[in-house]
Formats: sequence, structure tokens, C-alpha cells
Amino acid sequence: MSIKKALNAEQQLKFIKQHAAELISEEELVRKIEHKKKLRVKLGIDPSAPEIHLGLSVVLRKLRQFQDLGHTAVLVVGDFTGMIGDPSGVSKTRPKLTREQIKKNMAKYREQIFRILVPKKTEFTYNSKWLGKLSMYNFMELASNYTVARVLERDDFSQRLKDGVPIFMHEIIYPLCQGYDSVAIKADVELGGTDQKFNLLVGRELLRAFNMEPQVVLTMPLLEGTDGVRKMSKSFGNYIGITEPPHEMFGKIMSIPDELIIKYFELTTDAFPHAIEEHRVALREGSINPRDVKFELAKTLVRMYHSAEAAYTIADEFEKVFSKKELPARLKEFHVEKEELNIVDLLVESGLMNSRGEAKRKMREGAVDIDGRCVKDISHTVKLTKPVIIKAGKRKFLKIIRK
RNA sequence: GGGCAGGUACCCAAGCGGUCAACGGGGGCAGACUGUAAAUCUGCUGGCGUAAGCCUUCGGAGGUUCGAAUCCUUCCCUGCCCA
Repeated sequence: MSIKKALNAEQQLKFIKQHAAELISEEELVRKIEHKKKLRVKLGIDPSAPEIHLGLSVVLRKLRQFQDLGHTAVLVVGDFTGMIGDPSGVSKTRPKLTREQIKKNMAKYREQIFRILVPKKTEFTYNSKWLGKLSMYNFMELASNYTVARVLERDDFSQRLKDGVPIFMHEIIYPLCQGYDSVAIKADVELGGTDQKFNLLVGRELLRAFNMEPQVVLTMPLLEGTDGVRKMSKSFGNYIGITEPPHEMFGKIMSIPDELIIKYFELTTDAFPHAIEEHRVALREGSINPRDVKFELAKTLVRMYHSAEAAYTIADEFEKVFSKKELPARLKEFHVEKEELNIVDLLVESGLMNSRGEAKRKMREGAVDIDGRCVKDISHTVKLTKPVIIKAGKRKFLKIIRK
């Protein structure tokens, strides 16, 4: 990072623009870098979802890049809005959070966020500090800076209005609060996903309204989740957490659609641009099996968030289990008292299945193997004179041992 | 304040007295296939029961009926129009 610190504004711009969706505006950014050297780069954080996933890492990594260029990351935790229960941007209202919950969530968040950011160059602030103190008078004044029509221009608002999906008053206020955060922390740049563009622009205009230099807006592309369609988000269940165990992470990455491989490489990994370019060409020409590139991607990410050793071990295991259909090296164990018991009971007791109904269904579908043999008979009795290995579905293995 | 239209399983969305545990789509899971937990195809997707069957579920609470997601009353919530 010491090397990058020496870069001039034009050179920095090149890094900043890399993989970004939109930069408003380039000239302003260059000017700011030249004048101030050290910029305050803002990122809003939602305290209700304390788990960082690859989707969020896209923006966080960009923030890290700013840090490497010598700038300061200012994380604004939306604890005020979190306590009120702010909109999710789609159609639901987020749950209200108590002070304790927020505190607990943020402790978790911090720990994860510094796997990407540099602590020394990171400021944490909570927007309740200023939003909580805003008087009705000040608030009204703030609100007078924006018109209803402008707020309703926001993509999701106009869509919801058209669809007859409720929009609540506090949701309309929300962009103003976020924009006011920028005023409060004197942001030079604000980062966000492309879905945040509107909010970020409000911040820009509010700064101007307060006679401050407007912030530069930088948006990053949204990363699709494991379903390959919707943006990665905890509420869609299509996310890959950066603290997930290596095998989970590896497996989930292997399940993304092939078309997303390059995008993932670009936005979530530290792979060299020329290496990514090679993959892209190879994929396009069909000279390589997409699986191998995805394999490389999975290894890279496991290495980044765990270790090189973990990456190799897991890759090896994956190969064994899914390509060669062998058993994984290490099996989870489950201990039982009885010498023999019914297979359905065992599946439920061991937690492999959620209910007896599900266990029976899955058995009918041929999803259950005992010691490598498919068992469909639900009255089957498992004898535990010696340990038995049960496979339920493609990736659930369990070694049953009698105590 | 008045009128109209709505609230259905994880999400979207049918159903409008019995054949509804509830069509269809998405998601999820499983099987086949494969190059992978990609793609594609097929099946499954409330709980208990080997099964017949039983139990819980259609915004909340009551009621009508042999029988309600479907009808009535009331309450809560949402959208649209009028004021």
C-alpha cells in the first residue's frame, strides 16, 4: 500500500474506476484527491444483518482499495434507522432492533469487517449520534430540501407505487436521513451498490444544500447470489458468508451458475487482472472446462478468507466426494445408545432429516445410502455392532457409532 | 370522514360451501445425467402413522352450517377513488 500511496490523482482514478458501475463525477474526484490528499470515504452499514457475505465484500473491497490509496473509510452504522425499523428497499419493513441487539450485531460485524478493511484507517460512527438529536425544527428544515416527487422517482418507490405496494412515510424520509449522514461526517465520497444510487445522490444534494462540497458517488455492480438471479442477500438465502467454514464456502461457490464465474473473480477476489482475462478467454473459446475455472475461483476465495492449506484440503475433498463419489476424509459422528434402531428414527434423531415424513419421502426418492447401499425400505433396521456410514442426499454424511 | 378492492403455505399467486393440505410459478430438497452442489430433465415440498386415517394451517376473534380458505358479524392491516 505504500507504493499506491505515492500515486497521483490520475493514477488513483484508474484503480478506483476498476470494476465500478458508475462514478459521479470523475473530475470532482480528481480535484478532491489533488486538493485534500486524504479523503473521507463513506459507507452505510445496516446493523440488522451482522453477517458479511461476498455481495457486501464487493463494496468493502473497494473501500479497502481506497484505504490502500491512503484514504479513510468512514463506516456509518444505521443504528438510528435500525431502531425505527427501516425499509428493506423491496416491500417489507425490517424488524425493529433494540440497542442491545445492535450492539451485539456490531461486535460481530466489526470482527468480520476487519478481514477486509484496515482498522487503523477505519472510523466507525453511529448515526443515532446526530439523527437522534435532530429537533423537529431541524428535521423540518432538512425535509424542506427535497420534494415528494423527487423521492418518488426512486426506482423501487415508483415501482411500488405502480404496483399498489405500500410506501410508508418513514421510508420516504429514509433517503434524507442517509443523506444527512453524509453532511454529519463530511463525506468526500460515498460508496454503495447500484441499488443505492438514488440515496447516494440525495447525500450529494444535501451537502450542497448545506453549503458543503458535494460528495462523489461511486456505485459498484450488484453481485448475484448462488441462485444466479437475485442479488446476494441474507433474506434470499442465496448468500455466501465470508466466515463460513471452508467446505461450505467451497461448495456454495461451486454451485453458482457458470456465467457468473468471471464476475465473481473480478468483484470478489484478489486474482490478477491478466489471470482473470485468461480465464475469460478460455471460457469463451471453450478450451477449458468451466468446472476447472470455478474450482479455481472456489480455491481462491477459501484461501482469501481461510488459508491456502484449507483451500487445498477442501479442493481435494470436493474432488473425492463429488467427482469420484468417495467418502469425505473426515466424517461427522453421531453416537447412539441402542444396538439397533429403525432407519427413519435414526435419520430424524441424528438431525439428518427434519421430520419423519421428510425422512420417508427422501428414502422413497432413493436419497439415503447406508454403507454405500441405497435403502428405500422405511422399516429397515440399522444394526450397530460396528459403525455405520449414512449418506443422506448428495452432501450429508454421518458416521453412526454406538456408545 | 365516505365508497370500492384486497389480506392464502418460505415468496409471488389461484381458489370463493364439500372432491382443499389447498392449482400454478419462484425458491428449496432429491433422483437421473454431467464437467460441478453449473445447465437440462423428472419427482418431492405441513405434522403423526408401514397404511386406512388422524391432527394443525388460508389476517385476528366470534358465529351460521352435517361441513368454511370459501357465507355472516366484528376487529386489525393495505391499495385505489372521492372529500
